[in-house]
Amino acid sequence: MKVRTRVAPSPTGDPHVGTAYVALINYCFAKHHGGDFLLRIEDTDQARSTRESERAILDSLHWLGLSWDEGPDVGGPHGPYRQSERSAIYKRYVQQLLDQGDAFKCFCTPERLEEMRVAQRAAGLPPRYDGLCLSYSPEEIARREAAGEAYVVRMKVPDHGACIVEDERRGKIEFEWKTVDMQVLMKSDGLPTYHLANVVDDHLMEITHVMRGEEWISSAPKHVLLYQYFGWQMPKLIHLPLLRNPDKSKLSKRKNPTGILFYQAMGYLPEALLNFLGLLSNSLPEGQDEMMLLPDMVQRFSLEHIPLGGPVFDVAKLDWLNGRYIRERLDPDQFMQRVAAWGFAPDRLKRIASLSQTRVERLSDLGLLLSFFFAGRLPVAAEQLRAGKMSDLEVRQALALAMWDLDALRAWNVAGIEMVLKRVSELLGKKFRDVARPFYVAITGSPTSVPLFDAMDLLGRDMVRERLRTALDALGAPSKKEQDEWKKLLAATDKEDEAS
RNA sequence: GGCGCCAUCGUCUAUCGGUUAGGACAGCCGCCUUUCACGUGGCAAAGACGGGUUCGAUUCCCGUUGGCGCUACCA
Repeated sequence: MKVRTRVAPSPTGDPHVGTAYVALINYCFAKHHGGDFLLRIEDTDQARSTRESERAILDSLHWLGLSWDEGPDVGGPHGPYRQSERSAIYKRYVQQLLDQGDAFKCFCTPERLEEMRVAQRAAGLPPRYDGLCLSYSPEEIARREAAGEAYVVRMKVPDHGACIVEDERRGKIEFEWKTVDMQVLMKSDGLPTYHLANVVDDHLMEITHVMRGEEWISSAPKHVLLYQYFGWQMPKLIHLPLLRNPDKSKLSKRKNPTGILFYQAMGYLPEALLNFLGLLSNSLPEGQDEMMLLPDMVQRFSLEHIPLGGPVFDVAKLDWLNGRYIRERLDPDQFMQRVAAWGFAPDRLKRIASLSQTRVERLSDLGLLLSFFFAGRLPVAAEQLRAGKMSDLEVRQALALAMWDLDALRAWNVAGIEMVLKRVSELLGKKFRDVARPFYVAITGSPTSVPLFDAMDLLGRDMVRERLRTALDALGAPSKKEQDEWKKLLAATDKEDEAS
């Protein structure tokens, strides 16, 4: 049987290096065995999924040099490859489960479920649906449905016995059924949850090996059970370790840059980044050169060499590798072209130039004025950040508030950025002009520069987050207590927004 | 709290019962060099702990500890 793997990102934010890591492993495994690698978009979360995010994810993976045999952009015989376009399919299978008696409608309110879980936790029990709606008669269910009560569909899960999950890398993993929750398969909006969609799609798309992050191990029993209910052959499961921050916690943008776009903006070469991820995804035999292109990685790939412990994303090693690519794999012409493509693409240059035109008297003023567009993290002078009309506390608050709000921003553009910063100044009860100053310093390195919102837009969300973080750290990162207090400020106005 | 995964230098890792526990990044010290960088030579650095199994455990088993994940009508 032909090996078929997939990567199934959820388009709910900026492209993440973890997605690239999982994609690379799936790609290498499939290609090593002469198989197919597909890309599927898991956009069943209507509230958070966006087309912009999807576009950015595909672009980023392509930028890294990854390609797929089937996917939303290239099509294929098992489409559509976007789950939001497969609703009819899931409905059919949910109905099958309902008809077979393997799933049931649940009318419980979120409040009741919440109470139930609180009680279970207090009693030291595993959180698990208590089966109230399972006791309803068909008439009762029909009555509620007719009355227009919202419901979800849950899968039935046995009360006794255990489930053995077979992981190709870790061996057998045992779960007692009583610790497995009766997962929601279909939400009240009629869309499936990950659990159902993923099983149905993997089967229909003839996926042979599911290689996904280890955060899925605990829900694997549900998937095993669904395959049983449907009578389908289970694909092989391989759970991949999660990339870590230097402090060993799961890699998160709160602590570290996680965006592929950040590494792009920092001037890492795609082949170096991919090579680096390859080093973390498959340990190579002793003495082998660690510099390798995608075809080498495919050729050398083996399941047994996928690490189990979560590797720290060690930027220092990435730096070394990237340096090697720059000086060993590029001749002067190629280097020049890379530099041009990185920071001097015509439309980027055009925008940058237009921002500066009224602010220079000689062209030679440009270098210092615009250098921050061609830099990574800026060395921030704490005195500069403090020099305005705001107190230290206010500056720190402003930076922290902006970071949080900027992360929550749907689309990264001038209007959104302006909205966030204006809101921060209102929250603090300060003139925008005074609030703006530390941002100029943090983002452009100087209190006077080209228009801030455009600069931030051009720099990108990841780079902005890093510079704000650098600035905030220079003044003292907020304590846990301060964070909680400051977040209340945001929450309070969020409620007002909803009310109005 | 419950359930699960993981555990070799600071970091990424090799070792598939017997090794002076190897390599790479970072660090430190030299060499090269008009500075720096590159390159190059070297140094330092690890089997979490406690029990077993075995002639012999880093390696196999159990426990402890620690890290991590999941615990949603998110994925």
